[in-house]
Amino acid sequence: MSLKKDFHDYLSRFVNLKEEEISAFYRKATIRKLKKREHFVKAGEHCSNVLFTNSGYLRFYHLSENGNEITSDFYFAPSFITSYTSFITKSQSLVSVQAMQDMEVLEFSREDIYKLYAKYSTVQTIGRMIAEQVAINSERHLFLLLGQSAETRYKELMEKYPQHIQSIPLQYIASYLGITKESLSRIRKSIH
Amino acid sequence: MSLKKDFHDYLSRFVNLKEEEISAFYRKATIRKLKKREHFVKAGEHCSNVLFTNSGYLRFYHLSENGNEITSDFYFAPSFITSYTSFITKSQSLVSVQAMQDMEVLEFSREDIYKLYAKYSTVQTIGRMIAEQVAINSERHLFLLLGQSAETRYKELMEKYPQHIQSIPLQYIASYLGITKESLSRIRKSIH
DNA sequence: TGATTTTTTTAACAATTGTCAAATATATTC
DNA sequence: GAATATATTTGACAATTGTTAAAAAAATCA
Repeated sequence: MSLKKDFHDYLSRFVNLKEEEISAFYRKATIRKLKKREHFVKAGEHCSNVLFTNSGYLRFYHLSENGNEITSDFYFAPSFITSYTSFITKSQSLVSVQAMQDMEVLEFSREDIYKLYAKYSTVQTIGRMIAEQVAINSERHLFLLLGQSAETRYKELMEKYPQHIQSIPLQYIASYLGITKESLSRIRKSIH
Repeated sequence: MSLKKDFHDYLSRFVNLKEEEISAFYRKATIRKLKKREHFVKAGEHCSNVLFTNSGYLRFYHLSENGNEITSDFYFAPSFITSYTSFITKSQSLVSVQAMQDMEVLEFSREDIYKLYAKYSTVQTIGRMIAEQVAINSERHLFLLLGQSAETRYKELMEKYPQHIQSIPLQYIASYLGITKESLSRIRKSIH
């Protein structure tokens, strides 16, 4: 339940940190609350912060050609979250990042993160490992989309993340799978 | 033209390395030749190495539900290349990685890479930055796929990477865009 | 160069998925 | 709990994309 403890435990998944390193990291945090549907980043803005959350999940989305919201990703707690490309390349964010539930988060600035990288090589190891996870996650999503029918994509998602899928409204899952909510609704019907 | 010099130049894009660090890195390399169509990794194998190439490009692909080859990515020189998820998680590779042209490459083992990370923080910085690039690249591909028509996807790809697209056979671009080569052929016709 | 292989195009038809509009169902808020 | 907002389902129809098979074009190799 404690953000600080969960933050500590999460970091420990990656490397063994000395007490000093964890404290130095935690000291850079600003504690902040996000309400359900509140945005952490909006498309077009410049995202220069990283969040850590220990509860709930966030949704990444952008607008399609036709003006529909396309959900491109979900991040479930515990996790670090940022609009990755914007944060790294200091460019405008293509995606909006929205809290799907009320949550309390830690927020870190890019400046502080890079200072920590320079000072503590273990923190940079965490940074590298998180980048690797983001890459792996995107690769998985690409794989899901390329080369299989919508029905197969849905079934595969259900098999791999049954508990997560339950908590996400169908409309968001649909666009994550590259189809409309109407199509997904029909697929679900035809399966049962 | 020299692999060693190109390797050096490429690393220098990321951080300033001391002569000692570059040499230590380069000393771990095995020089190897890949013939056109030769595989660096085949799906199902365990990929425990990283390549560096200074010429040509490689293709990542897997088989679809229907047994078609689906190209999920291209890597153009100069670049580091590996079956990322397999390399990081020590799992079977889902993708095959194939040289599209004759090329000479440097090959590094995972063991050596991690030793370098531990010994030289600048090398780990390179590792982090490459992971970040892979993540950004996948995000860009996901964006291309989600929320726009096949025609728009093709046009966007053409606008952004005209020179690359020229050199890639259409059939591979098609599956990268999530469509068949026949569909892409029709789209090209309708545009001109 | 000529022969062979690979790649791209074309056409007819089938299957999948999207669009629009309305009806239900489910959640949320006061 | 009633009222409001949000989410899901349904149906009719349209548009897009896939499939198959064959022809044409381009690239590769001996």
